[in-house]
Amino acid sequence: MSVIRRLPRYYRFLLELKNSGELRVSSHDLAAKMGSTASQVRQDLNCFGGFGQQGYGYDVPKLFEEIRVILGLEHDYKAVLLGVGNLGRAVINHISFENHGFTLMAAFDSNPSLIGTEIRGMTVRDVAELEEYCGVNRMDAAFLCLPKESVEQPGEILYRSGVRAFWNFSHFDLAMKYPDAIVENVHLSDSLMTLRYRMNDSRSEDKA
Amino acid sequence: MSVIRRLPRYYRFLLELKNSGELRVSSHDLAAKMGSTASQVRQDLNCFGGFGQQGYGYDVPKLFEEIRVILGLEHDYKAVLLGVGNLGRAVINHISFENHGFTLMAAFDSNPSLIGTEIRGMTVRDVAELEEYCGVNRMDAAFLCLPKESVEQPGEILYRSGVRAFWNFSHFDLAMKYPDAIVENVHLSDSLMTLRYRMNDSRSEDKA
DNA sequence: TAGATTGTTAATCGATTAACAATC
DNA sequence: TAGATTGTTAATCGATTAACAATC
Repeated sequence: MSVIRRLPRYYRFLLELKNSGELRVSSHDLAAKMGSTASQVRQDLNCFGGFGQQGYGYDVPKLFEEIRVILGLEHDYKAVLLGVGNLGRAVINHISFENHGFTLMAAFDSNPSLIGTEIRGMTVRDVAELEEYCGVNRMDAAFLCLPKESVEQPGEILYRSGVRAFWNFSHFDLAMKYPDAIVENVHLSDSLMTLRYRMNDSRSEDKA
Repeated sequence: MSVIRRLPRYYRFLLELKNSGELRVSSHDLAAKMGSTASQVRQDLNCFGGFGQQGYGYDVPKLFEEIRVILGLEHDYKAVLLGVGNLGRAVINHISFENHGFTLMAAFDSNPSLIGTEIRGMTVRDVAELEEYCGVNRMDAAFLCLPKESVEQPGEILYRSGVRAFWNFSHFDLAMKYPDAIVENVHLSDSLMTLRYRMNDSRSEDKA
């Protein structure tokens, strides 16, 4: 697992420490929270620079700020969300986009009973307007909360309008279709199946 | 990345191939779908046994069945879901539990306006009944679609009732609290932040 | 100074890729 | 048999851990 998968967790823990007023933290303490080793923490942080101080540890607010910069959170990207079903609504309501470097500009759906409804201060738009919207408002990223079958066409529109970053909850293989795009997949059912597989060992005990 | 993270994807692609009537597939073909290499596919499949045939490839229905068994999908585990907000509803409505080795027995929430409502044939129960329910019906797994603050108490109840497998959507650190439990975390915001980080390189072009 | 803890190098471990003999 | 493709070993690569000198 590469460093960048761990950065968001460092960021979260540092934010917690900062909010609870901690001023310093050692690689050992951070490792305990992360469930990793002090050695790895130091190795990870040194990928980006020497943020610590020998004999002291790391300055919490400083390290927090450094990671903020590494993650690029001081600059916001504009994003649209497609699919305002339960999953889309969960994303809209529970994710703090401001704290993750995005501004959610608009949400789209094709369901007439959803179009025009309000959600977190946004009016749900008709996906038929997507092309026009993305032509006028240059978007940086798209969050795809659609079923597999419904991704291809709006994906094409988004790509043609210049969007090159996708947060994809479907099993549609965007990365294959658009090799130059940045695709972050969230495959919930794969995750569930991994859980299921990991339960197999313990099962033998039940049966024995 | 370990083999077991890739197994669910092999399974999915094999199911597709099977449904489209394909009878054979080569490591090369599978690799193309997976976005990996023929070498890795053969290495992966050989972890579990020699399922292929030299000069021919892999028999699709046979390999599918083998992976089904490896994943343990012929045996169902009983699960409860906690938190019937948007995220919980998305999970209930969009995940095919039968196809992932689980039977979803009950859903719980603490919100009075949700308790008693119907969802996919289930009546949402009061989380206050959780302890009694898990005492009577031995559960194998729990799907936690709750915010961080709301996980600790029901988590304790579930653990005491014998549940040792958790699909956890919150940032509450179950793995740390229950070292003997199997915890599969889905951290949506970490995933989004990884996307954000990966967009940084391309940003420099915009600015240049 | 003495103690603590980083930065960094070297050693280890595991996963991926390459190569090719085995064999259908 | 000839062609294809696996199974499997060896080589490479990258990530993790261990160790310790540097230094606050």
